[in-house]
Amino acid sequence: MTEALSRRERQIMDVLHRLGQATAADIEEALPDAPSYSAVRAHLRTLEEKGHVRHEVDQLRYVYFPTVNPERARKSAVRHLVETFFGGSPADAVAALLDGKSTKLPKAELDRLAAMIEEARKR
Amino acid sequence: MTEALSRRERQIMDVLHRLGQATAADIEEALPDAPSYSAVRAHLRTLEEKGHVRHEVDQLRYVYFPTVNPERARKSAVRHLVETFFGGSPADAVAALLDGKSTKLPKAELDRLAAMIEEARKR
DNA sequence: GGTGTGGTGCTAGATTTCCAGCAGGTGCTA
DNA sequence: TAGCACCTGCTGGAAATCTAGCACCACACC
Repeated sequence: MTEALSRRERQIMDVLHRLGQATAADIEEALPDAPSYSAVRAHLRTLEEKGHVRHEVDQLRYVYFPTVNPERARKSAVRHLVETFFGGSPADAVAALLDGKSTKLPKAELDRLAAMIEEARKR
Repeated sequence: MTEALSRRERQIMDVLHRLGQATAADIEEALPDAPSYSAVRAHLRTLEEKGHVRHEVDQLRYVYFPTVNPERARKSAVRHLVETFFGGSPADAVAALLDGKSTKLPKAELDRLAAMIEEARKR
């Protein structure tokens, strides 16, 4: 499970995680500084070779998916973030999340979070 | 402010963010699949050229720092994570953070988080 | 049939990344 | 002074990334 993704490959995987699934065209469109369409396809092919991606055929087109399940991918990404930016402290990360001034969480979400904290206390 | 970092450059920046500051030797040691010392130095030089890194001289050695302040870097990283793995929902991200079975948060931390949530309600 | 649209596979080659090693400088110690 | 340890600057070139474009196929429409 190598972290050996190139810049472009990393970007493509991000798009894929964000969208859940995507065609080569979708990805090209979503990419920050769009390269050529065939460049994207080439990358997808190598990503598939490396095992990071799989495809299904949907009316003559390929639709691509990340191979790792989303849950797992999220966990891993979160762990990496906490480790490199918050000194391994999940609480600090949560703090940053809540702090963002732009993030006006609706009341319902706050309730949900409070409940989760209560839940965490019990363990 | 390009996201155009190569794989190695990204890795080096991660180490730098994690440690706050580091010498070339520190970085070499911390790198997943360590290349040579001079390779690391070469990368640091290009990173400095690109403006992602600066150095100070400390008793004949260079000590490197990220140029963006930590606060800002954290914010940006968190935003990216939430965007690509949690559909833009900070609450979901917090949920994942609290959920990690390995993360046994001490009571004090939980209190702190609860307080932050209360704080968020008031806005 | 002919033509246009929109897919896939593939490949050669430019470009970038990545690296090891050399030259040279500084400080320390014998 | 000589030798050692450790640092920086720089370079050539291997290795990998990244790309455009060609050939080909399937379908829809005129």
